Amino acid sequence: MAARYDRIAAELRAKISRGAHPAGWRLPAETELAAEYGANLGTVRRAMATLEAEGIIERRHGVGTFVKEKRQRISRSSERYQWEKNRTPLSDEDRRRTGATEFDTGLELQDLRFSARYQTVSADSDVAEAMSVKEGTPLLRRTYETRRVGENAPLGIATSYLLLDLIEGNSDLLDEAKEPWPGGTQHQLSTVGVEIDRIDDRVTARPATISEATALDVRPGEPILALRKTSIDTHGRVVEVADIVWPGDRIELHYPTRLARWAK
Amino acid sequence: MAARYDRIAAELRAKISRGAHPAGWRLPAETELAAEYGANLGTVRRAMATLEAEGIIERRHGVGTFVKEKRQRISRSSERYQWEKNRTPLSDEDRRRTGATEFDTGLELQDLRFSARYQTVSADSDVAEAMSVKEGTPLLRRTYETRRVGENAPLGIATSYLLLDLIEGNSDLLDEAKEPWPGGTQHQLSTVGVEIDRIDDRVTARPATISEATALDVRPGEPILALRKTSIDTHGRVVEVADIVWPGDRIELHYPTRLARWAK
DNA sequence: GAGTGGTCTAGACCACTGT
DNA sequence: CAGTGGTCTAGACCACTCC
Repeated sequence: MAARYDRIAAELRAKISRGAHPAGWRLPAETELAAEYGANLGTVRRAMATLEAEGIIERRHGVGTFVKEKRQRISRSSERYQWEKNRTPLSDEDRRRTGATEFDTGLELQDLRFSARYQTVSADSDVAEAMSVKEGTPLLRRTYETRRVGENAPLGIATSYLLLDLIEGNSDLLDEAKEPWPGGTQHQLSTVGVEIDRIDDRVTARPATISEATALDVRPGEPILALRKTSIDTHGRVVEVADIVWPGDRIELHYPTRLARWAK
Repeated sequence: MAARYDRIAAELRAKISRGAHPAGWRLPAETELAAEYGANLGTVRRAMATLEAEGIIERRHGVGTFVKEKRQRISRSSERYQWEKNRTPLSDEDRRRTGATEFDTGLELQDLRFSARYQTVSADSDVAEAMSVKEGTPLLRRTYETRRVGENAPLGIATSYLLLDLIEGNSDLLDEAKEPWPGGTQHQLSTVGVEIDRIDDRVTARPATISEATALDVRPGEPILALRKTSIDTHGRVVEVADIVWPGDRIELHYPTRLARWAK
């Protein structure tokens, strides 16, 4: 026997998915729904909480409850890596014209704002293992936030780690005021003679932690798409590890794979 | 001012992440926690619901509440695509020995059980668009569930669509009793002369729908990792579209990218 | 100020699990 | 059967938004 709040949720879910209520439509007040279903307010509120967790409705304090508009997903393609590499030999001016995020479909450079923060830290066990260095090794930690113009919450947050002793040959690389750096990390590393050979992406989904929920302006527990990006140079060294997180409903990661042809 | 349930949740979260309580440790009963914090039972329960959504604790009806053990993630690499292609010319016996999921790290063939269900359907608008065919085009829909031996809930569920008029040259391809097919879909398609040239993966994260929650044995709203896989043959035709879903905490998708070397 | 969703309490009873 | 989490009610009051 399904719980009462499940039946209320199911009924509303069915109405919405059947298209009876378009996106943006305002639902009756919770007290009205309670009267309508002959249920207690708390029971109705629990049903609403379920639908909200499913991403079907949006509750706005003091305003009302609405059928949620589908947010447009940004697409991010792994082809950006080769594209970025191809641009490292270009002039500063050429590199300045477009960024990697603009390369991915959907957005233009002027629609986006970046912010960067640099800190020197020592490697914790997780990053140390990913970079094959000893725990405590000095690193440069760089935190990037990407925002759409007019939006308060960032689209995504990237945390990148570089080996400090690899990059100290170029003091510009330690200066966050030089961001956004035309040509991105691959160009930054090329200034100290590093050529990236391979980039390893590992993608997971998990509930937002409290701090992610705060930073990305989503509810705790809401699905997060997390990418651990590991860059390996032509000498087989791990030269960058980056963790990137997005609210699950804002991103699509695109990975094309070309296969070798059959021998004739 | 943080809500009371937020403070209770924060306190417990801190204790757990500080390592004061190991994985598997049983928390005090909710009534005890209520007394301890001087709060109402409902308030404590709300705090627990938050921690449960974050994946930190697990509540078992009639038993108690426990610090959640981290589930081991299965890794699935895009290298499986080329690996599978390389095996299409091999003998039936050779192909039978290992499957693509065994290729990915972590599991052995004997630890896994597959089940398949075939149905002929007509293309809905979403799949029709993905395959560049008209809505209503006849398709073979194949649903696969992968289970670890001894586990009830599937690891993941795959729904694959093939163009019926492409495969009807080989009636074995319409027979679900032939599953698991040694060599997988790429070999199946090779029997009707199709060579895959390119596979496009699109990865998203989203809350589990009600039906996914039931099928995968997770809570509604829990993070799901979803993959839309599109296979394109050497003539540029979309020959397979597959949707694969996993509980977010069970899978890691691995995508290596090799970059072209700089010209000397 | 009216109306909305958000928090919290107090208490009853149900449903599941292990002994 | 004891002890746990799950459901539901009734009602008070708060916090936010908009007019």
